[in-house]
Amino acid sequence: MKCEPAAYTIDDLKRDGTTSWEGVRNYQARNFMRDEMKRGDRVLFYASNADPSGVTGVAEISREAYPDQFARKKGHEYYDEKATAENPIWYMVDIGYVETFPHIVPLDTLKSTKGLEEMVVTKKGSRLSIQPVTKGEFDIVVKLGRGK
DNA sequence: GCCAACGTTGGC
DNA sequence: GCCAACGTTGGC
Repeated sequence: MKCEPAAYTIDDLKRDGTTSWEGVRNYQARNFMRDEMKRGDRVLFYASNADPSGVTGVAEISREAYPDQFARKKGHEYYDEKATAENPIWYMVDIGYVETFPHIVPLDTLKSTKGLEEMVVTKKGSRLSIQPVTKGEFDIVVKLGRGK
């Protein structure tokens, strides 16, 4: 799951314990949240638009998808007039803190690490804010993050 | 700050 | 349903 450090960081998550992940307004990303994310699933927390960008830690799904109520708050930045109680359109999950890596795993490292060639985030133009990660990829990144 | 990539919108 | 215009993302 990607987030710009100006908005939220792994340190914020550590402080908060859990947080809701509202504001996803992309259908593909929404589908991943709504259809694929199960309670207890591990998540790589990725800092985008950072210096450098990369994976900063691990979170987990603490609550499965439920309607994003911010889509129905008029005037809110996440407001969507098409969202209704019957058809919320947008969904959110809650995530909980798991661990902070001692060092960020920069995108550069991901791109040059064996076994991550197919990882979505290393591919050109992959802007999705929520991307699937395989078990193998996850384990490799965690190993890198913990410093082997 | 630039700009490539790509998603969305809306005219037709 | 096509596709040009436009908006956003995010690496650099």
